[in-house]
Amino acid sequence: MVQIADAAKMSKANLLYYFRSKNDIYLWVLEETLAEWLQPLTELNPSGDPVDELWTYVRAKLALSRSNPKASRLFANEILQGAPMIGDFLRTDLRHLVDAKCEVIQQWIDEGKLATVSPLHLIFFIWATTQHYADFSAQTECLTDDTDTLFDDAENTLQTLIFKGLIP
Amino acid sequence: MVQIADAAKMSKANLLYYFRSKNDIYLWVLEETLAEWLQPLTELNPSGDPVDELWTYVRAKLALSRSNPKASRLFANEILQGAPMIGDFLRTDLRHLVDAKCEVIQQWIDEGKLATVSPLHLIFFIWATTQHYADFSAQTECLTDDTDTLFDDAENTLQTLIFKGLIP
DNA sequence: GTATAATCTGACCAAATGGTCAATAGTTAA
DNA sequence: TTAACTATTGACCATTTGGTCAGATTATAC
Repeated sequence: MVQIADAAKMSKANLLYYFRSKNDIYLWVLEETLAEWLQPLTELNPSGDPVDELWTYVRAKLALSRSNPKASRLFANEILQGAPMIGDFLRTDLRHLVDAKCEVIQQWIDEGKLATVSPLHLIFFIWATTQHYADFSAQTECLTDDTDTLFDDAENTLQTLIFKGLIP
Repeated sequence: MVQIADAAKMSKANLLYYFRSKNDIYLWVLEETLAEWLQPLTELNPSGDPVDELWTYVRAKLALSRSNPKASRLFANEILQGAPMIGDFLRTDLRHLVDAKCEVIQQWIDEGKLATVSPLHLIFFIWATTQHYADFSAQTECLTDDTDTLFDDAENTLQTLIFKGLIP
């Protein structure tokens, strides 16, 4: 709390005047982050081209991981601890959003525009791979020399894997 | 410390007789976990069939995430916090292992047995997707109804994505 | 049996931490 | 000017927590 107050250039007591508790601050930041984080998924357009739409989504998520890794890690930490604060949100709001987008993807599959996969796991797949570069940056930075091409290489590899697959 | 001591059916003071500090316990568990966690990667066989080898690896990692999610989360948490304890290990031992396995994969690519991708990012890709089901289980469980087919569905979707890609 | 070493514990301590509160300073409206 | 409300702070508090220590208990060696 002292560190937060210092960063906000006020006393700890004054910080507690604006926020009832430390947990309130955490919740406020978490919720502030969450909206931004899920924005790209809401923009998945059912009437667009499936491959374009999904690729745009992947790129948007990857860009977010690059520009705002701390937000990604905050969210990752909350989930890692068992989502004690946003369990309800996951079960209701996020669930509805994901269900809706799964239906969109399933329709694309039914129309023969995508290979037969589980839409839900496809989403998990995209989340996992894109957020990996933010959440595990401490690891990825230990295993690469040129960090400036890291995200470009990731993007290229992701494109090949998701759409074409490894078999040549 | 009291909770750990209780779980070990001894007093807190006695626990500190065997471990000098709380951090020592953490380090011991972390190192104990790490070896098991990296075992599958060491088994990637250069003279085997590339697709078989990679698929075996993916399945092994997925099985670990299923059987030992807590170990995965312990490791994930360490990395998420910036790898304060195992930074050196990542930069030396893990780096050597990953470099070696990247060379193996690169050779497979050069021989035309795999599509052209960045070997390093392919590994990141596999790590991210397989560990996702352990690290973010609080989230995945909120978004699925039948948790018993979860890992089978994940495996099938992973197989399609990694090897065949989304374009039908 | 006894001395020595290993194991175990309750009591205690210092530091850190989230939070309260009375009092002060600053702002706004009549 | 003054009354009332908002903003700010230092001092203080209760609790938690990792860790120490002297002494008790148990096992081992001779």
